[in-house]
Amino acid sequence: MLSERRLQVLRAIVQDYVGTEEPVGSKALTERHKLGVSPATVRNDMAALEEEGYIAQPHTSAGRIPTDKGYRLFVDKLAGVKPMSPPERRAIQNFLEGAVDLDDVVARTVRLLAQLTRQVAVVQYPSLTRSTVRHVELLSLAPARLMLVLITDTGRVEQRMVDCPAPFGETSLADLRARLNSRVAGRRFTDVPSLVEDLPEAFEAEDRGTVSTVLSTLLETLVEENEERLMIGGTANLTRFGHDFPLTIRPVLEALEEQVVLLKLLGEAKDPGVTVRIGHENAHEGLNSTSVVSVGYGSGGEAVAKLGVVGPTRMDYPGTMGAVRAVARYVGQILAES
Amino acid sequence: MLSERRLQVLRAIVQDYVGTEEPVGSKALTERHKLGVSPATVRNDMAALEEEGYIAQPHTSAGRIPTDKGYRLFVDKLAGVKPMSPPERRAIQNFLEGAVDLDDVVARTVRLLAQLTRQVAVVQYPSLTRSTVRHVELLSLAPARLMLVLITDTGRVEQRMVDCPAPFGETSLADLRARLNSRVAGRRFTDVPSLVEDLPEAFEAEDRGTVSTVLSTLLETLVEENEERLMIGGTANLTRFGHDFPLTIRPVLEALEEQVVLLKLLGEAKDPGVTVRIGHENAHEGLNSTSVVSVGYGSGGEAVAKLGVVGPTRMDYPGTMGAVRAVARYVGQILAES
DNA sequence: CCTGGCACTCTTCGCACGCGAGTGCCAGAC
DNA sequence: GTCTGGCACTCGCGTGCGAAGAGTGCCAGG
Repeated sequence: MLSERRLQVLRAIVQDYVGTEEPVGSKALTERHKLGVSPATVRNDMAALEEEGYIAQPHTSAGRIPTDKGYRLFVDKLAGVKPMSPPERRAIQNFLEGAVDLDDVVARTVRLLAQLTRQVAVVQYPSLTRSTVRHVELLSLAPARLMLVLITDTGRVEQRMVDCPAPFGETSLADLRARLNSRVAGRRFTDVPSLVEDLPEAFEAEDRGTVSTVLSTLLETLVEENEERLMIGGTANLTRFGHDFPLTIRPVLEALEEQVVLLKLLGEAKDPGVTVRIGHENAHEGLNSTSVVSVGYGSGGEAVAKLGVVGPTRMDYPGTMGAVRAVARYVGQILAES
Repeated sequence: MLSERRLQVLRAIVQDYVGTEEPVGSKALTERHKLGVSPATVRNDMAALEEEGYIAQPHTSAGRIPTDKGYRLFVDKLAGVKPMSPPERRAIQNFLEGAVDLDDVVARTVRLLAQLTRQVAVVQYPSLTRSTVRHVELLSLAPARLMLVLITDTGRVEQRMVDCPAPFGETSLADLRARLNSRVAGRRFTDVPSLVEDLPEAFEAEDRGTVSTVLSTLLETLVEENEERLMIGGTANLTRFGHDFPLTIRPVLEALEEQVVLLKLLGEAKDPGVTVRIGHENAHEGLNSTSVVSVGYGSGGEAVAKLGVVGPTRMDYPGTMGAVRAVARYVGQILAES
């Protein structure tokens, strides 16, 4: 077990390294932090910390830098979440309130996060599966061709073409539309399947095929989680990554383009609060030198999607976590209002 | 006026520089290209070309590199568009044909362009203004609240909330829906305003306010060009930019995030064929060291949107132009089919 | 008008050197 | 026991110099 002072030393190392981006030595540490002990003592502590794997030296005879394990300890035990200042909160709220539709909310959120954290921001569109149905619309485009439009409580709209096995009259269409909406409007997506399964029985034999087709298309749309979209911003902040630039940045850019990877990344974070994944804790190889700070957000009490930032492991964790948490909170509010 | 041989020399310089990424000298030129003259002669020609501003030397005694003006001459006079090979064409077609909806078409196009050109790809979503209306749908969400859904021939869907000045009955709603569609379905966006202006007159006085509101929302949606979206991909290719990395790449990343800038950039290219904007020809400062190759594409004969790539001025123009042109052509086909 | 030769300019690279930051360890003080 | 000050050692990094190489400009001759 590490003594209290050694933890202080680790904290000081993390803070200094994050600030200066340079390996930090024992002397500099005692000068910048009031540890009340001499450099020699700190050296001993550092040796112990290195032994335990919390810090490392990039080259022999250089200062120490924190390892992933060191950052982990820092995040878990040594640092809290730094709350946003009231003016910042107000700025966030004002900026988000100007949004006119869902796309705009997401776009603004991305910009905001990128600006606040000076890192790459990732915002997932509110997920379909956990939200509720506001309305289902059916349009007849051709005698045997329908368009199914699904509108969610978060303002998202999904549309699908439906090719009917047989022509479908306007009357039947209106009937189906009415029955469908009376059953599913306001219900959660997960409840929909059981609510509509007996619907074909209410129709004439000739229309049942079409009704079934429409229903299965609707259910497909509901479960189609891979359709989840996300928006990315602040990639220019990648240039602040470090000196050994091209090698570091390339895999990150590649990973960011793989939306699947990002979605998985966000999805893995199960914690209800702010989740931090540091360096090699990220499954994707290209992100091994980055940390991901993410959190769920939602219009009600429940989270319907995630947002977060991707940055170098050498980042200001308390500040970043505070910003991510605050933005998530306000986005949730905005979504609930609209 | 430049003699024929001097143009050949310029062409050789551009080709070599694009290939090697290094300033090219007179000796290397005569070795790699069969110019039939000695290095000394080439040196004289180079001096003349430099005098005219087509090439420059980065340092006093180093080889020459083309200037923006040099590339311009190369593109205009010295190089054609390199057509894609049949296998490449087939690959493009196959890849695009797998798309399931508009989003997917655009996403695939971006990936494809980025891969083919190894540069950053930008694809604009088919513009609303030039396409036609497939269907307009009105949904009643609350007594005095409607949702307007507009479906275009390119498969795009736009929705807007409408707050009515007075409650609007189901019967009136159905009436409005029917009248609206019979007038505008299949018509071009630009024709819609004149087609609906007298519509309120057909309704009872109490409903006219709502009808007008719906119509103006519809018209707003139609003209809202700034809502034009685009998709970007292949940013990882920015790492191939050059050695003087961080300085070059940062403004480019920033410019790419400003969708407005990109839209303006694409919009400026009026040429019906492939347009090339080289270095400082780009209005945006951050893109002064890049070239933009763009072209319009569309489902019918007419272009409804643009696509293109952004890369270093030192790029393979004939190949890039060929790829951009081919992709645009096939995307147009796919859109026409669906 | 083209060519070969020649002198000149600069950049780049390798190498040796010294400086400074940082470390590890040890003996002594509290 | 724990902390401290001192000391010798290791390296990375910046600097300066010299040689090499590439490329140029110019000139005289074919």
